[in-house]
Amino acid sequence: MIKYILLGFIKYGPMTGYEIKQNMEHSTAHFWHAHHSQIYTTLRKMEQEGLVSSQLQQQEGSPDRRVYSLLPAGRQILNEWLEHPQTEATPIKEDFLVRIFFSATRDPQEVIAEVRLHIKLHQEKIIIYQATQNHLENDLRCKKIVPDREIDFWLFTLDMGFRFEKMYIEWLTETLSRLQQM
Amino acid sequence: MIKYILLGFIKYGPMTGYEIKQNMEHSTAHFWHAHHSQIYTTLRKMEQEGLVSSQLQQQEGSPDRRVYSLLPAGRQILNEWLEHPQTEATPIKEDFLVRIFFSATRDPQEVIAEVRLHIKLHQEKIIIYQATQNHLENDLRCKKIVPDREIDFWLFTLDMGFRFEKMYIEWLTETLSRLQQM
DNA sequence: GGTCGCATGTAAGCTGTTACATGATTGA
DNA sequence: TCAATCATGTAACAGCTTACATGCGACC
Repeated sequence: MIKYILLGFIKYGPMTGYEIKQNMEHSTAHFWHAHHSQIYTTLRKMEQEGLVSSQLQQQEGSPDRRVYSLLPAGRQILNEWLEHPQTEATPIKEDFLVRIFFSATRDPQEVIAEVRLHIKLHQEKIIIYQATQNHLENDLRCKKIVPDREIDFWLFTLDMGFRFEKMYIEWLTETLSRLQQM
Repeated sequence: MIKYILLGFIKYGPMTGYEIKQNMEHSTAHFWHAHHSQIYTTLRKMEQEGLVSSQLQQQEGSPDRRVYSLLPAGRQILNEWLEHPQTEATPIKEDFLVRIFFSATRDPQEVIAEVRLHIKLHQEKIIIYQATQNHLENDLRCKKIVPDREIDFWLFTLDMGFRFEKMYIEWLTETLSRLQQM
């Protein structure tokens, strides 16, 4: 999956691993994240596979930049991936639910405190997503850096981010009141 | 994480890897899944670490069963893990959103078809969760196999499963209509 | 003087997936 | 006869995290 994300970004134009990481933090963070170590190693592997090419750019004062460009083979496997629809729902892995699942024998007050903490954590996510939305709608769209249609699709995914956090907070709030009644 | 899930199940009573896998499919599947290969290898590793012990049970006709029991060290690290609250929201990795994010240049009809397919996939999830709910409320709770309080907590996580799928379908439906208007 | 941003990388280890492998019994 | 269920395992790989490592310039 990380491979297609990297190809997807480089398709917008030649890019360094560092820039991809920055872009991900301001666009895909609500549904996908990666450490810089994984991005750099995967880009190198993709270069060996002939999907992308790179060239070093020297800079005064700053460290050198390795700029990656999309090669035909890379464009092709990205397009092939997009053309074949995903036929199964993505399985969920939600650590917090594992904890709740096994929390029947815990101190009820500690469980309640943890649920309260997570309400706060998910409220903070919404604040972050609002900043992302502003950035997409005001900075990127107005400056015409990225085509409008791209931003529309990015906003679709952000919409899901908001809905997810809203749903999560509702569930936490309901669970909190049930725990208090027990 | 898989380690704590295995310990959590074995805490209910001695269990084989096969049984843990079955239990997971009827209880944690909506927020965590694991392949049998990972379960078996992790159980073996945990035995070497002194967290669980196992004994082979011979059976006529059927293959031998390796039954795992919780050791004090295993109970302790499970309790320690539960006592330390999770202080960050679980990051999401949602393949389908990656596809939507990079779908601006795809054939709109193919994107629409894929969104429709996912509405169906998530509706099917709800049907499965309803069967799980019946199993918990009617079979398990009435037969008094598992303490009522445990089932309450399991139902909390299942409630999240329903809410997630409902939210997902609402988002897909909204996205579908926006795509059709474009 | 300290931290932040720029910019890249390696290495070790853990987690997770896919495929291969066996073999008896039960029921359609 | 065919598939499913019971029951366990190994091996190869792919994916991901954490820590280590460098070094300049700008700003407070």
